[in-house]
Amino acid sequence: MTGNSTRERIIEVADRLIYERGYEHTSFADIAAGVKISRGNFYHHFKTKDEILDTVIERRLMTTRHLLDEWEMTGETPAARICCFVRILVTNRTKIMQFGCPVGTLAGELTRLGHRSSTRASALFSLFREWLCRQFEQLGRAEDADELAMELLAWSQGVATLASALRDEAFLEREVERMCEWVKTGKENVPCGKELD
Amino acid sequence: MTGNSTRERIIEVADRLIYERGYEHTSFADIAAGVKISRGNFYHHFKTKDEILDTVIERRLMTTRHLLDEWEMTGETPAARICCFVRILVTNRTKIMQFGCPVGTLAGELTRLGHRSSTRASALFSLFREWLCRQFEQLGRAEDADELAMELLAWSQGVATLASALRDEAFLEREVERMCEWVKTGKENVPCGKELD
DNA sequence: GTCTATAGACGGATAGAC
DNA sequence: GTCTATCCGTCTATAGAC
Repeated sequence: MTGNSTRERIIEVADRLIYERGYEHTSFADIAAGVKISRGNFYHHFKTKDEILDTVIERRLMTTRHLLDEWEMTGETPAARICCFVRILVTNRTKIMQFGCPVGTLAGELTRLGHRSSTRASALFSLFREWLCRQFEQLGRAEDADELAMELLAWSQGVATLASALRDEAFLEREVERMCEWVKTGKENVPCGKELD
Repeated sequence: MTGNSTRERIIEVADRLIYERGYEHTSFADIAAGVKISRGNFYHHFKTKDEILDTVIERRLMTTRHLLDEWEMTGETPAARICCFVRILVTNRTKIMQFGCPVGTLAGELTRLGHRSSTRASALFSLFREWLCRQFEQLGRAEDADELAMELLAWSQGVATLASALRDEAFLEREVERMCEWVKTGKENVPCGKELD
């Protein structure tokens, strides 16, 4: 089906452009040019810009679920699985250095604009949160698993933001190592260690 | 001088709107309407949109320097001064919950768009970084003061992003407490304590 | 008369929607 | 392909201070 594959290509290009430029800064013309179709043809598949946004978000939710399932299967221990999550910062570092974290930037933009779909975009965070929560539970931290999940989410978000803004890729790589250490051994680099109390 | 005060009012409104809506999504018409002047009058004070962006960034740099000087004087210990920084998350929580961190969102937007002024916007981060670095040095951590400064910056950025996206103000307040604890006592909530090794 | 602050119309470009 | 709205930026016109 040509129609279906055209629709798929539209979503793919829109997904990429929304990540790279932000939702408001991505125009129909940009997407149409990326897919190499006319704008008229475009409206045959999507009536409004918001409709594309919703489709892109649902697509991201789906691919994220698949990704989490994959990590669930490949990681042998809970700690190893959590490290799979942490390491996407390194895996996607080229784009993250340029455009930040795709989850954080979209959720941030839509929340700030008070957009109707902001909660759906934030559901991407919840997906990671719940998955991480389960991993921490299996790590023997059932009591504060959700707190730990939120801490790691925030940590990785901050690292992506700062590494991108200050163009410091070494910082990103160093922090990924620290996060993995934190998960595995619990060792922490604290400003004023207990031994100094 | 009426002219000067009009210019000042333009910068103030532009500063607020750029924070609340983002740079690209803030139009001259919006700013002019906020100041209650005509668009023609506007161009008498600022020739281009980038010119007003630069002015807003320089203004933020200046007010940030003053803020840091204030904390330098009011905080009695290095740890107390660092906590002044951490607590702006709570002080400005209403706006942060709606629009995120003003430093991170602007630097992120400009970096992503490859804007000419992105480095100037990121200089705001550097201002905090260098100030925090000095505080950690005074805390007796001269060796890794800059690393600690970056860690705390990233931490606070991540908390702002996540609290805003998930509309979780309790998380923001809880993390602020944890950050202050971290600075003061070095105690950490780790997923797998050393004692389990 | 000159300078400055203000206002408002105009144009080219581009946006989303049909 | 067309339509309308809005964007940025430039233009000219007016009002008052000196």
